[in-house]
Amino acid sequence: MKKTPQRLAILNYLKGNKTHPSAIDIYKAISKKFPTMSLATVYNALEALRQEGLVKELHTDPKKKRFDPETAPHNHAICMRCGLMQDLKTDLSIEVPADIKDDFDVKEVQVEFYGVCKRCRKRMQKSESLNSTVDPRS
Amino acid sequence: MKKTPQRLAILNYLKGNKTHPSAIDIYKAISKKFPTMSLATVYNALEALRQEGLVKELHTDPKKKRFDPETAPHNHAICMRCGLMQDLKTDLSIEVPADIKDDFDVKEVQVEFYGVCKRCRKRMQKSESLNSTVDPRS
DNA sequence: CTGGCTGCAAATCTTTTGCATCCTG
DNA sequence: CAGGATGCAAAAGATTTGCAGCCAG
Repeated sequence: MKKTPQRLAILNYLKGNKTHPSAIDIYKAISKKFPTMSLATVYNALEALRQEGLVKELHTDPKKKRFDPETAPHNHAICMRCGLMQDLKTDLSIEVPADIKDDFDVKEVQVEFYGVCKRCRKRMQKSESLNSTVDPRS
Repeated sequence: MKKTPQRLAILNYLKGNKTHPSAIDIYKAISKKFPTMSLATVYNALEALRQEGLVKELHTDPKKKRFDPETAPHNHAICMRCGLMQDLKTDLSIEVPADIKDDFDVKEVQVEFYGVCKRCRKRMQKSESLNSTVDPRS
Protein backbone atom coordinates (compact mmCIF):
# COMPACT_ATOMS: atom_id res chain seq x y z
CA MET A 1 0.00 0.00 0.00
CA LYS A 2 1.24 3.46 -0.90
CA LYS A 3 1.66 5.88 1.94
CA THR A 4 0.08 8.86 0.30
CA PRO A 5 -0.28 12.22 2.08
CA GLN A 6 -4.03 11.70 2.35
CA ARG A 7 -3.68 8.30 3.96
CA LEU A 8 -1.07 9.57 6.35
CA ALA A 9 -3.31 12.48 7.24
CA ILE A 10 -6.12 10.09 8.10
CA LEU A 11 -3.84 7.85 10.12
CA ASN A 12 -2.46 10.88 11.89
CA TYR A 13 -5.94 12.14 12.68
CA LEU A 14 -6.97 8.77 14.03
CA LYS A 15 -3.83 8.29 16.10
CA GLY A 16 -4.82 8.55 19.74
CA ASN A 17 -8.33 9.56 18.74
CA LYS A 18 -10.87 8.08 21.12
CA THR A 19 -14.03 9.36 19.51
CA HIS A 20 -14.61 6.48 17.05
CA PRO A 21 -15.36 8.84 14.18
CA SER A 22 -17.33 7.96 11.09
CA ALA A 23 -16.00 8.57 7.59
CA ILE A 24 -17.80 11.90 7.47
CA ASP A 25 -16.34 12.97 10.79
CA ILE A 26 -12.87 12.24 9.50
CA TYR A 27 -13.54 14.07 6.28
CA LYS A 28 -14.82 17.16 8.06
CA ALA A 29 -11.84 17.30 10.38
CA ILE A 30 -9.20 16.76 7.75
CA SER A 31 -10.65 18.92 5.02
CA LYS A 32 -9.99 21.95 7.19
CA LYS A 33 -6.27 21.39 6.81
CA PHE A 34 -6.39 19.64 3.44
CA PRO A 35 -9.12 21.45 1.54
CA THR A 36 -8.48 19.41 -1.58
CA MET A 37 -9.20 16.13 0.20
CA SER A 38 -12.16 14.35 -1.31
CA LEU A 39 -14.77 12.41 0.60
CA ALA A 40 -14.49 9.47 -1.75
CA THR A 41 -10.80 9.39 -1.01
CA VAL A 42 -11.56 9.12 2.68
CA TYR A 43 -13.75 6.09 2.11
CA ASN A 44 -11.17 4.54 -0.21
CA ALA A 45 -8.30 5.26 2.11
CA LEU A 46 -10.08 3.87 5.14
CA GLU A 47 -10.79 0.68 3.27
CA ALA A 48 -7.13 0.42 2.29
CA LEU A 49 -5.98 1.11 5.84
CA ARG A 50 -8.36 -1.49 7.13
CA GLN A 51 -7.00 -4.12 4.79
CA GLU A 52 -3.53 -3.30 6.06
CA GLY A 53 -4.75 -3.75 9.62
CA LEU A 54 -3.87 -0.17 10.51
CA VAL A 55 -7.36 0.78 11.56
CA LYS A 56 -10.26 -1.21 12.86
CA GLU A 57 -13.83 -0.93 11.70
CA LEU A 58 -16.56 -0.86 14.30
CA HIS A 59 -20.10 -1.74 13.40
CA THR A 60 -21.69 -0.15 16.41
CA ASP A 61 -23.16 3.30 16.09
CA PRO A 62 -25.43 4.78 18.74
CA LYS A 63 -27.22 6.73 16.03
CA LYS A 64 -27.93 3.71 13.90
CA LYS A 65 -31.12 1.84 14.57
CA ARG A 66 -32.27 -1.64 13.85
CA PHE A 67 -35.29 -3.21 15.44
CA ASP A 68 -36.00 -6.39 17.28
CA PRO A 69 -39.26 -7.74 18.71
CA GLU A 70 -37.27 -9.51 21.39
CA THR A 71 -37.07 -6.84 24.08
CA ALA A 72 -35.19 -8.87 26.63
CA PRO A 73 -31.42 -8.51 26.64
CA HIS A 74 -29.77 -11.05 24.40
CA ASN A 75 -26.62 -11.46 22.40
CA HIS A 76 -25.79 -11.85 18.74
CA ALA A 77 -23.61 -13.77 16.37
CA ILE A 78 -22.73 -11.58 13.39
CA CYS A 79 -21.30 -12.80 10.12
CA MET A 80 -18.50 -10.50 8.98
CA ARG A 81 -19.05 -11.56 5.42
CA CYS A 82 -22.77 -11.40 4.77
CA GLY A 83 -23.94 -9.36 7.73
CA LEU A 84 -26.29 -11.99 9.09
CA MET A 85 -27.25 -11.27 12.69
CA GLN A 86 -28.41 -14.24 14.67
CA ASP A 87 -29.90 -14.16 18.13
CA LEU A 88 -28.25 -16.22 20.83
CA LYS A 89 -30.17 -17.91 23.55
CA THR A 90 -27.30 -18.61 25.86
CA ASP A 91 -27.25 -16.33 28.83
CA LEU A 92 -23.80 -14.96 29.53
CA SER A 93 -23.36 -13.36 32.87
CA ILE A 94 -20.81 -10.65 32.34
CA GLU A 95 -19.53 -8.72 35.26
CA VAL A 96 -19.22 -4.97 34.85
CA PRO A 97 -15.53 -4.03 35.14
CA ALA A 98 -14.64 -1.96 38.14
CA ASP A 99 -13.06 0.82 36.10
CA ILE A 100 -16.34 1.89 34.55
CA LYS A 101 -18.59 1.44 37.53
CA ASP A 102 -17.73 4.97 38.63
CA ASP A 103 -18.25 6.68 35.31
CA PHE A 104 -21.05 4.66 33.84
CA ASP A 105 -24.40 3.66 35.19
CA VAL A 106 -24.64 0.41 33.25
CA LYS A 107 -28.15 -0.65 32.28
CA GLU A 108 -27.47 -3.44 29.86
CA VAL A 109 -24.66 -5.57 28.53
CA GLN A 110 -24.57 -6.87 25.01
CA VAL A 111 -22.08 -9.32 23.59
CA GLU A 112 -21.38 -9.70 19.91
CA PHE A 113 -19.60 -12.64 18.39
CA TYR A 114 -18.09 -11.73 15.04
CA GLY A 115 -17.21 -14.50 12.68
CA VAL A 116 -18.19 -16.32 9.54
CA CYS A 117 -21.48 -18.14 9.31
CA LYS A 118 -21.89 -21.69 8.09
CA ARG A 119 -23.33 -20.63 4.80
CA CYS A 120 -20.52 -18.23 3.99
CA ARG A 121 -17.95 -20.81 4.93
CA LYS A 122 -19.41 -23.14 2.34
CA ARG A 123 -19.60 -20.36 -0.20
CA MET A 124 -15.96 -19.54 0.45
CA GLN A 125 -14.83 -23.12 0.03
CA LYS A 126 -16.53 -23.31 -3.31
CA SER A 127 -15.52 -20.04 -4.87
CA GLU A 128 -12.36 -19.19 -2.94
CA SER A 129 -13.16 -15.60 -3.81
CA LEU A 130 -13.19 -14.18 -0.34
CA ASN A 131 -13.20 -10.57 -1.33
CA SER A 132 -16.71 -9.66 -2.29
CA THR A 133 -19.47 -9.09 0.19
CA VAL A 134 -22.66 -11.00 -0.18
CA ASP A 135 -26.27 -10.60 0.75
CA PRO A 136 -27.48 -13.06 3.41
CA ARG A 137 -30.63 -13.69 1.42
CA SER A 138 -28.92 -14.61 -1.81
CA MET B 1 -50.32 4.95 23.00
CA LYS B 2 -52.91 4.45 20.33
CA LYS B 3 -52.96 1.12 18.58
CA THR B 4 -53.34 2.37 15.06
CA PRO B 5 -53.45 0.01 12.07
CA GLN B 6 -49.99 1.17 11.02
CA ARG B 7 -48.46 0.44 14.40
CA LEU B 8 -50.13 -2.93 14.57
CA ALA B 9 -48.86 -3.73 11.10
CA ILE B 10 -45.32 -2.94 12.18
CA LEU B 11 -45.66 -4.98 15.35
CA ASN B 12 -47.09 -7.82 13.37
CA TYR B 13 -44.30 -7.69 10.86
CA LEU B 14 -41.71 -7.71 13.62
CA LYS B 15 -43.34 -10.51 15.55
CA GLY B 16 -41.11 -13.54 15.27
CA ASN B 17 -38.88 -11.71 12.79
CA LYS B 18 -35.27 -12.65 13.32
CA THR B 19 -33.70 -10.43 10.68
CA HIS B 20 -33.23 -7.28 12.78
CA PRO B 21 -34.61 -5.03 10.06
CA SER B 22 -33.92 -1.34 9.74
CA ALA B 23 -36.70 1.21 9.41
CA ILE B 24 -36.38 1.13 5.64
CA ASP B 25 -36.59 -2.65 5.58
CA ILE B 26 -39.80 -2.49 7.57
CA TYR B 27 -41.19 0.20 5.33
CA LYS B 28 -40.45 -1.76 2.18
CA ALA B 29 -42.05 -4.91 3.53
CA ILE B 30 -45.19 -3.29 4.86
CA SER B 31 -45.83 -0.87 2.03
CA LYS B 32 -46.52 -3.85 -0.19
CA LYS B 33 -49.62 -4.60 1.83
CA PHE B 34 -50.32 -1.06 3.00
CA PRO B 35 -49.41 1.09 0.02
CA THR B 36 -50.52 4.24 1.80
CA MET B 37 -48.05 3.72 4.64
CA SER B 38 -45.56 6.53 4.85
CA LEU B 39 -41.91 6.18 5.72
CA ALA B 40 -42.09 8.96 8.27
CA THR B 41 -44.88 7.07 9.95
CA VAL B 42 -42.64 4.03 10.24
CA TYR B 43 -39.99 6.08 12.02
CA ASN B 44 -42.57 7.72 14.26
CA ALA B 45 -44.30 4.44 15.03
CA LEU B 46 -41.07 2.65 15.85
CA GLU B 47 -40.13 5.41 18.24
CA ALA B 48 -43.55 5.14 19.90
CA LEU B 49 -43.29 1.38 20.13
CA ARG B 50 -39.85 1.66 21.60
CA GLN B 51 -41.08 4.01 24.30
CA GLU B 52 -43.75 1.48 25.15
CA GLY B 53 -41.10 -1.22 25.40
CA LEU B 54 -42.70 -3.23 22.63
CA VAL B 55 -39.65 -3.27 20.43
CA LYS B 56 -36.00 -2.97 21.14
CA GLU B 57 -33.56 -0.79 19.28
CA LEU B 58 -30.22 -2.24 18.33
CA HIS B 59 -27.30 -0.01 17.57
CA THR B 60 -25.25 -2.60 15.78
CA ASP B 61 -25.34 -2.63 12.02
CA PRO B 62 -22.85 -4.63 9.97
CA LYS B 63 -23.14 -2.06 7.20
CA LYS B 64 -22.37 0.88 9.41
CA LYS B 65 -18.75 1.81 9.84
CA ARG B 66 -16.88 3.76 12.45
CA PHE B 67 -13.13 3.74 12.78
CA ASP B 68 -10.71 3.13 15.56
CA PRO B 69 -6.91 3.34 15.58
CA GLU B 70 -6.87 0.68 18.28
CA THR B 71 -6.82 -2.49 16.21
CA ALA B 72 -6.65 -4.94 19.08
CA PRO B 73 -9.97 -6.33 20.32
CA HIS B 74 -11.42 -4.20 23.06
CA ASN B 75 -14.76 -3.37 24.55
CA HIS B 76 -16.88 -0.25 24.87
CA ALA B 77 -19.03 1.64 27.27
CA ILE B 78 -21.76 3.45 25.37
CA CYS B 79 -23.91 6.23 26.73
CA MET B 80 -27.53 5.71 25.72
CA ARG B 81 -28.19 9.40 26.10
CA CYS B 82 -25.36 11.24 24.34
CA GLY B 83 -23.85 8.42 22.31
CA LEU B 84 -20.42 8.68 23.86
CA MET B 85 -18.35 5.57 23.13
CA GLN B 86 -15.54 4.95 25.54
CA ASP B 87 -12.85 2.29 25.18
CA LEU B 88 -12.42 -0.16 28.00
CA LYS B 89 -9.07 -1.54 28.97
CA THR B 90 -10.28 -4.43 31.06
CA ASP B 91 -9.87 -7.72 29.31
CA LEU B 92 -12.95 -9.89 29.59
CA SER B 93 -12.48 -13.46 28.65
CA ILE B 94 -15.78 -14.56 27.23
CA GLU B 95 -16.32 -18.11 26.32
CA VAL B 96 -18.00 -18.82 23.03
CA PRO B 97 -21.29 -20.60 23.74
CA ALA B 98 -21.51 -24.14 22.55
CA ASP B 99 -24.64 -23.55 20.51
CA ILE B 100 -22.89 -21.30 18.01
CA LYS B 101 -19.63 -23.13 17.74
CA ASP B 102 -21.11 -25.31 15.05
CA ASP B 103 -22.64 -22.58 12.95
CA PHE B 104 -20.19 -19.76 13.46
CA ASP B 105 -16.46 -19.60 13.11
CA VAL B 106 -15.97 -16.91 15.73
CA LYS B 107 -13.06 -14.55 15.10
CA GLU B 108 -13.67 -11.88 17.69
CA VAL B 109 -15.85 -11.10 20.65
CA GLN B 110 -16.95 -7.60 21.50
CA VAL B 111 -18.81 -6.55 24.61
CA GLU B 112 -20.79 -3.35 24.89
CA PHE B 113 -21.94 -1.85 28.14
CA TYR B 114 -24.92 0.42 27.60
CA GLY B 115 -25.70 2.96 30.25
CA VAL B 116 -25.57 6.61 31.17
CA CYS B 117 -22.25 8.43 31.41
CA LYS B 118 -21.21 10.60 34.32
CA ARG B 119 -21.75 13.80 32.43
CA CYS B 120 -25.27 12.93 31.36
CA ARG B 121 -26.14 11.84 34.88
CA LYS B 122 -25.22 15.30 36.09
CA ARG B 123 -27.09 16.93 33.26
CA MET B 124 -30.14 14.85 34.09
CA GLN B 125 -30.04 15.76 37.75
CA LYS B 126 -29.98 19.42 36.86
CA SER B 127 -32.60 19.61 34.20
CA GLU B 128 -34.72 16.54 34.91
CA SER B 129 -35.68 16.66 31.25
CA LEU B 130 -34.70 13.18 30.31
CA ASN B 131 -36.34 13.10 26.97
CA SER B 132 -34.12 14.89 24.51
CA THR B 133 -30.93 13.47 23.11
CA VAL B 134 -27.77 15.43 23.47
CA ASP B 135 -24.49 15.75 21.65
CA PRO B 136 -21.50 14.41 23.64
CA ARG B 137 -19.49 17.50 22.73
CA SER B 138 -22.00 20.01 23.95
C1' DC C 1 -62.49 21.54 19.36
C1' DT C 2 -57.96 19.65 20.37
C1' DG C 3 -54.25 16.63 20.16
C1' DG C 4 -52.13 12.95 18.31
C1' DC C 5 -51.25 10.32 14.14
C1' DT C 6 -50.82 10.00 9.32
C1' DG C 7 -49.21 11.02 4.57
C1' DC C 8 -46.53 13.75 1.64
C1' DA C 9 -42.69 16.32 0.31
C1' DA C 10 -38.52 18.46 1.05
C1' DA C 11 -34.22 18.79 3.28
C1' DT C 12 -30.32 16.73 5.17
C1' DC C 13 -26.94 13.43 5.83
C1' DT C 14 -24.29 9.23 4.56
C1' DT C 15 -22.32 6.08 1.39
C1' DT C 16 -21.32 4.35 -3.17
C1' DT C 17 -20.07 4.76 -7.95
C1' DG C 18 -18.18 6.40 -12.50
C1' DC C 19 -14.91 8.86 -14.66
C1' DA C 20 -11.17 11.97 -15.87
C1' DT C 21 -6.73 13.23 -14.20
C1' DC C 22 -2.45 12.79 -12.11
C1' DC C 23 1.57 10.73 -10.16
C1' DT C 24 4.98 7.19 -9.62
C1' DG C 25 7.60 3.54 -10.76
C1' DC D 1 3.39 3.55 -20.42
C1' DA D 2 0.47 1.16 -16.78
C1' DG D 3 -1.68 0.99 -12.48
C1' DG D 4 -3.13 2.87 -8.56
C1' DA D 5 -4.76 6.99 -6.06
C1' DT D 6 -7.09 11.20 -6.14
C1' DG D 7 -10.81 14.74 -6.93
C1' DC D 8 -15.19 15.73 -8.58
C1' DA D 9 -19.83 14.98 -9.38
C1' DA D 10 -23.76 12.38 -9.45
C1' DA D 11 -26.52 8.74 -7.77
C1' DA D 12 -28.36 6.07 -4.31
C1' DG D 13 -29.73 5.25 0.28
C1' DA D 14 -31.13 6.56 5.07
C1' DT D 15 -33.05 9.71 8.36
C1' DT D 16 -35.23 13.94 9.87
C1' DT D 17 -38.35 17.75 9.55
C1' DG D 18 -42.37 20.81 8.40
C1' DC D 19 -46.88 20.97 7.33
C1' DA D 20 -51.63 20.03 6.17
C1' DG D 21 -55.42 16.95 6.84
C1' DC D 22 -57.83 13.46 9.43
C1' DC D 23 -59.83 11.09 13.19
C1' DA D 24 -61.17 10.04 17.97
C1' DG D 25 -62.08 11.45 22.42
